[in-house]
Amino acid sequence: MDRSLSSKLHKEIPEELKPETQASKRRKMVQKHVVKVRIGANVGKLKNEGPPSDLWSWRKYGQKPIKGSPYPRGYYRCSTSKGCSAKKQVERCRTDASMLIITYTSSHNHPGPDLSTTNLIQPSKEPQNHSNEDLSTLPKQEQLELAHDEKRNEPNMTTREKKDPVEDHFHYIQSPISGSQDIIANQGEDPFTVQHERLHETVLLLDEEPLCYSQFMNLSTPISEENDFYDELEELPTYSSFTSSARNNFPNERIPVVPS
DNA sequence: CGAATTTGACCAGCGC
DNA sequence: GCGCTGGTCAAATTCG
Repeated sequence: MDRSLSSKLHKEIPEELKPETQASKRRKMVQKHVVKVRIGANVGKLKNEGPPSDLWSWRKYGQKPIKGSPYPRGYYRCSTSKGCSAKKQVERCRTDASMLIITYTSSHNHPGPDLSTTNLIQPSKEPQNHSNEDLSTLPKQEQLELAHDEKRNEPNMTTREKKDPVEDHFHYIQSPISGSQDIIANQGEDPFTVQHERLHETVLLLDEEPLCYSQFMNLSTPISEENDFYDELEELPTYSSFTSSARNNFPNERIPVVPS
């Protein structure tokens, strides 16, 4: 039909997405936060348990095969709030099928679910758990795919993971740190790593239940939490720039404390 | 029945 | 200037 027309119109009338966002959204300077998630049998687990670990709800709005990667990339948009422009891309690491690369774009322009009452959040410290969120966020289908793929890609691992509840959990790796850097360096050719100066990679290594990982993405809001989070992870070089830009982007969000 | 997901097409940026 | 790739939209389909 007039898909092109409406499409065009849509793109020309960036109601929620200001022209700026739209324009830059294309392929330019978009605040990105790359998170690498190590997935395991967890996926299945999640499905079975289906805990509302995810603070935001994401709606998939697209999927595309990525050049150079055998796995397609899924495009998700925050459906918690209508006007929220928060988005995320989920794809699997081509070098490590057990690695999920989640790229967060934009940020939530809404407080989102009450983090403090979600009970998912720990009092303050314990930044470790920010993982399943992603998987849980992933539409069941995605989770299924992941789980299936996992088995397909690493049949021996499947059995292992099933036997190893410990390894069962995701592994988030904070990038800026040596270890994570290694991982990222591994894919030096990765577009993520060479995205732009505004790109922030965050790889977390978690071995626990998922939790407020979304908070982290919600840097616009729970800055303090995020701060704690990072604090625990040590001082991250990229983090500084990350926060600064984050602050820059959401100066009027509720940022109770600004780490100096 | 409604909401979410899937899939194909279109558009725009970027590299050659 | 052309072609390629990534990103988004919208209709159709599926699931709860």
